[in-house]
Amino acid sequence: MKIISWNVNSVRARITNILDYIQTSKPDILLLQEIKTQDESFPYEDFKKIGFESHVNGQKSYNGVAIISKVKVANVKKNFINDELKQSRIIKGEIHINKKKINIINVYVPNGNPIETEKYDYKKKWLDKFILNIKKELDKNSNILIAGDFNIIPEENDVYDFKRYENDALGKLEIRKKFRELLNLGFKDTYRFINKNKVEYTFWDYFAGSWQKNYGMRIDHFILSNNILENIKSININKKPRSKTKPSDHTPIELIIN
DNA sequence: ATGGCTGAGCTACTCAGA
Repeated sequence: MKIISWNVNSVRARITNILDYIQTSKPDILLLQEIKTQDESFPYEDFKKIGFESHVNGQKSYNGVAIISKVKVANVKKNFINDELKQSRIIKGEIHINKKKINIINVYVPNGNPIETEKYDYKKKWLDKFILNIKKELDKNSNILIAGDFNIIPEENDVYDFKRYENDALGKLEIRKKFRELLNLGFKDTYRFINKNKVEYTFWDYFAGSWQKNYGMRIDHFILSNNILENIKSININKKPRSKTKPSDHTPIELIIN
């Protein structure tokens, strides 16, 4: 089974790129973030035509997440945490891989910049609630796959110039510690688990030629609970979509799990 | 080294992103 996570930066502005990408990359499940549209204007039909059902937690203009799937997704929930700002940042569902029931949690973690504002506090509180609820979730089902845009640079080699991000909401130690706290519940950052020292990114700014200069960062992640690690076949950051015309600023990360 | 891109909503310009 191929599961892909991609922050598309607007599903409607990107629909052609997304459909082209599905044709070549052939996911079974596509987890989207920043769809930037409410449920009623989501392009359900475009995905239905090519055999995918869509589960959407949308929001006007900002945020929004969706699960696009060829396989049946059960028990879809949009209220995994109580979001104080009522932003649409999580969608959860259940799938089966072999005989394991796996909870899939698709997240778009708040950015948190600038750090001296309430936006940073919102990110910290959001992560605290998320970690607490994941802890509770583990008591019910220990097969958990969390994927999405975490807006967290896990380690210094996950960004082109760490010095520029050590006081940023994506790179601050306080935030990276929360990421470690999540992993310490019994998860692995799958990309780093498979690739011990490889330097690759999932995001490049639109401006200042960041893509051309490879000024990027690795902030999109697959976080898998320890007892499904044995099911991993491969994980790959696919840079192609970032090189296309009208690209998202993020590129997809692709997991094959059996 | 910040916001020089980009998108949404709306129709001039702000907000948000990371």
